[in-house]
Amino acid sequence: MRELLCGSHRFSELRKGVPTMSPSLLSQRLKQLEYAGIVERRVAPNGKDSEYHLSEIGEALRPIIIQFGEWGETWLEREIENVDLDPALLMWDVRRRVDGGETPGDGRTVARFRIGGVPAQWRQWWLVFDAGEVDLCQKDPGYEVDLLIVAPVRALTETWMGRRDLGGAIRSGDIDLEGSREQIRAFPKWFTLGVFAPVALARTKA
Amino acid sequence: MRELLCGSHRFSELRKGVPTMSPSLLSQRLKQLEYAGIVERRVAPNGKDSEYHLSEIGEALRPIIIQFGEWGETWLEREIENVDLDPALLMWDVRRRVDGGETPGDGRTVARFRIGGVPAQWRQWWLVFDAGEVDLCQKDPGYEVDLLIVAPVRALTETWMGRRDLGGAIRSGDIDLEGSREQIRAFPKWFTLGVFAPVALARTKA
DNA sequence: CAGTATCCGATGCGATACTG
DNA sequence: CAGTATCGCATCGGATACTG
Repeated sequence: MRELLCGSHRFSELRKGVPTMSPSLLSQRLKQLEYAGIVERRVAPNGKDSEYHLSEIGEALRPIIIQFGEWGETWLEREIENVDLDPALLMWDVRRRVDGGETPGDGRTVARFRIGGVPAQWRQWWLVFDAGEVDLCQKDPGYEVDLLIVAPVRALTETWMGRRDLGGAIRSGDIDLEGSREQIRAFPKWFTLGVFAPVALARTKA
Repeated sequence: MRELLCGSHRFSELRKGVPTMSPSLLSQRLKQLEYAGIVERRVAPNGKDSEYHLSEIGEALRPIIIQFGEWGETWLEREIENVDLDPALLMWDVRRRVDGGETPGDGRTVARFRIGGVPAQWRQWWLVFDAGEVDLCQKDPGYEVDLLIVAPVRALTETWMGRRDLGGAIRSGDIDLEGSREQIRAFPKWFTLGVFAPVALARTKA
């Protein structure tokens, strides 16, 4: 449900958002939610696959689920464990929430992430902003890179979740930015943080 | 949590509210909630047992849980199955929510319920209002009865839950009242319905 | 890619009995 | 009454393989 609320609608998208869930279980859950009237299955634009959307009933749960998340972020001060640090999950959320309208110039912008402290296969990521679209790749798409972001998983995750301040992380060098002054200046604009980051930041300030 | 929110604090009270839960599981859950900081264990007035209360963190969940209940009552139009009809559970909730301030006169008021369609042992209940206290018994407490309520479990449950109108149920004879005019008139005052009855009633009217 | 089918170990939890 | 201890089944769900 969280994935549906956040704007994922295809089976594969939902899987990426909950990578530890087996496809059978996901399929089963979608059927249960559909049976309960919370999820609607629609025919995808390609005419053969399915898209999953929240029904009116499901949408009515949105404010409740959000409040529940805010409750957790406000009151439950759980440390982020090492096992929770998952660069793929993080980048998938980044891709989804990033604000493509805030990149400099009109054309394409390419941001390359180098994430420290993770196996080689999860180290590199490219975020390609083009014509309002945002694409996430693990292979070099071949375009010229406008901004390089180098950071350890923990720093990047904690920042994304609002457990620490973005400006502070950059100033301390935990998050290193390489690119034109304009691109560096734009980064905090398009790097919108996670959904509950405002709540977490408000708490640390208080 | 629902039970704690509704004002049950003793182990035995919690059990009555969730009768199918084994005592071991309840005990385990209370410990988990205590560990999570949601429940606080206090020493009971008798100095030896425990009382369970929601902490500030747990209280912060109250509006969310209530909204969730309202969501269910508003959107999920589940029929009440026969297996859901549980007179003990119903009367336990009645006892908890009943408004002792609305009984006629200053002294004791005794209401006797005869519930139809249930095994003999669950058929009779006495509700004793005295000095602001409300007591629920399954054995005749011996006092003179001021009001007799006769109704099938289903009618009483559906009315309590707001699935049908109390006035209508009385007028149709599904709920039969016997007692002085004053006592009969007072019944709908103190027989406050279940927590989500207002939501259910609002829906049927719309 | 969009799922379905099968396997099987983990755990959740009800039933029951027991203790102070 | 206020819990604890033990048992055993059911289901939950991850891993893996398979299909169109």
